[in-house]
Amino acid sequence: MQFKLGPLPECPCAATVETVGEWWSILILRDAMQGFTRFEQFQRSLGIAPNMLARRLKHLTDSGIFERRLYSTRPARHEYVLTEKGRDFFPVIAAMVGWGNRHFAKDGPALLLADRSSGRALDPVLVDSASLQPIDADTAMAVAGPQASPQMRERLAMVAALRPIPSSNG
Amino acid sequence: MQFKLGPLPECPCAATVETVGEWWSILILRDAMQGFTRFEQFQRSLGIAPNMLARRLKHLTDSGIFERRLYSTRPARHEYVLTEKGRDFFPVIAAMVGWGNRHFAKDGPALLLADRSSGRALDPVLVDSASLQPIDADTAMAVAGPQASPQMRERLAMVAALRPIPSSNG
DNA sequence: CCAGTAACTATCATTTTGCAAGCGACATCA
DNA sequence: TGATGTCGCTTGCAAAATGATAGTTACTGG
Repeated sequence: MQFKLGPLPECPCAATVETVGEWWSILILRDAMQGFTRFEQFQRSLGIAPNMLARRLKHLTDSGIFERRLYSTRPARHEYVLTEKGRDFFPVIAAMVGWGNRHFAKDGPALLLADRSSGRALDPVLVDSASLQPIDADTAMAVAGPQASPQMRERLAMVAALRPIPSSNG
Repeated sequence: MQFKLGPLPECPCAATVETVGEWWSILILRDAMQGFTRFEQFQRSLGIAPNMLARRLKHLTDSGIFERRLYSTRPARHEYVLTEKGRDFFPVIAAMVGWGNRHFAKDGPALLLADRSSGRALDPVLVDSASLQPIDADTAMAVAGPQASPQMRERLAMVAALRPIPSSNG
């Protein structure tokens, strides 16, 4: 599956995967969220080969997740600063941290999230912004949005038939 | 970066990426969350080559995300059912759907999440379970957990120096 | 017997990854 | 005036992963 930067898929999840769905991209973003901005910082932190890092940073920059900013003119040097779009990816990283801690950290986590000003540990959960009720696989479903294509609507009708709504006689 | 199913990295985010961080795995999980269970369903839905699908399903099954369950003995047939660990991955998918909709669906989303019983649209946000305050890149930080290794602690101390806490004279 | 379905496996070309080395532009030191 | 170091890459190439196509096994139903 190549990364074409062409028309993105209709499904928002597939569009996200197409943009950041490579092994290293997530880890680069994880480090960027912590304040890393420079080529050499990412390289040392991740142990990634420089050509791979250059490719990933270019892809993420072309995707509008990083802004390539000149920080020194005399030796021309650039740093990679997260855009608003890039910073907004944080919930995905945090959800991954939460899942990783719940399922892999049997003896307690090695890393967790905390509030930057109070230092209090944070327990990330995904909720609906209006009701503040947790969103999970059993209570949520995918439905067609206003811009859904006929194929998307057909597909969603098909998957709705797979899992009838509970407490209804279907 | 190969997927070894050996000792997972200490960082929960890296452990998550190592487990599900391949292009197709996320999309397979997306479909599984919607009720897909069979090889042929995934294959038709994704347009994935059968050998690739077999490899991914094997990896996800070995990782404890799917359970391979016999649903017919006479022609021996198996289906892939999400485990508790697999279903718990839903917030990551939902966070990706939210990010994709916010940044790629300019004319309105093609797909969104809704409550299965009420049908009301859901707006996924990541919050702290105790305070119910949103978690974002500016207000959250990574800190060492009880099981952090000395290297992890050193690294986190280093990144903390990169981004001094706001409203403090550093 | 023939067609069809489900879940694969085998083969092999293409694509991606990643190691090692080198490069260009400058800064710093002797 | 070199000599060395830093930073941000690029190039070349081998190894690994991906993915298209075809084939297999084991049945069911007519």
